[in-house]
Amino acid sequence: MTYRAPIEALGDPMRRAILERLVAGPRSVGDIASELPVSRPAVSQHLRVLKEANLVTERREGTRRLYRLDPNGLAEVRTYFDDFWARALAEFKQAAEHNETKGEA
Amino acid sequence: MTYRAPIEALGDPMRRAILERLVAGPRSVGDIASELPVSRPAVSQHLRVLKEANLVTERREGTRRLYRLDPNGLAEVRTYFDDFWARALAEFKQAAEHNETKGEA
DNA sequence: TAGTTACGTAAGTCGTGACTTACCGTGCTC
DNA sequence: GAGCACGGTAAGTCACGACTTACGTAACTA
Repeated sequence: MTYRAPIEALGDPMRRAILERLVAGPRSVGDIASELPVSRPAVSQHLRVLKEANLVTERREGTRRLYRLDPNGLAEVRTYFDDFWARALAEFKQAAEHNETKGEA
Repeated sequence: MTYRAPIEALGDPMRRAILERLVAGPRSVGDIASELPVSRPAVSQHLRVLKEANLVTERREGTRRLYRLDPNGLAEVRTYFDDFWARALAEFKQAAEHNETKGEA
């Protein structure tokens, strides 16, 4: 299973809609598809992408497959963004102080 | 300027590369483009998208335009993701407790 | 075993978006 | 004012990805 960056998987609105429906607990493919304006195969393909990004895991149960959120992908996004946020914040503060010194606000 | 969801703007690798180069402070378009494997107009177009997502702001300085990170878009992504993370975490805990009760691990 | 349910996958279509080059406007500089 | 840097925009190309339908497969059920 080829890796895929979680943050890129999150770029698609339909995939975010799918993830939203998994946040309350595991769901089957057809169950999810019934709430979305796309076909079941489309949902299935999205779930594969989400799986490649470690954003969901799959568990077979009889003839159904239950998908649920995977903390790994979520943590990866959180780490990336927290780091980015921290660095950006540092720059903002520095810029603000610099402007104060120059009396620009 | 039509709005655009920040998290969708973050989906593109080149745009993330651009943001990475803005994290240390304001930069001009040509300056950014010189470090990236794409043309200057391409960078310009990406910056427009980022601006529509409130991820960057623009300040004119002579003939140049200095772009810098915009806290608004960043905060929006952070809010969205923090909320999502919190809900997911709650579900994980609940599932873990449920499994303990059932002795499944 | 035959039928049904639930999914995944293959194959093909179609729109979109990430590029390119060419061009135009704007603001310094000599 | 002429020339030059800087960058936004237009127009066109091209690949990719988000869909669809059709089909194949695995697992319950009667």
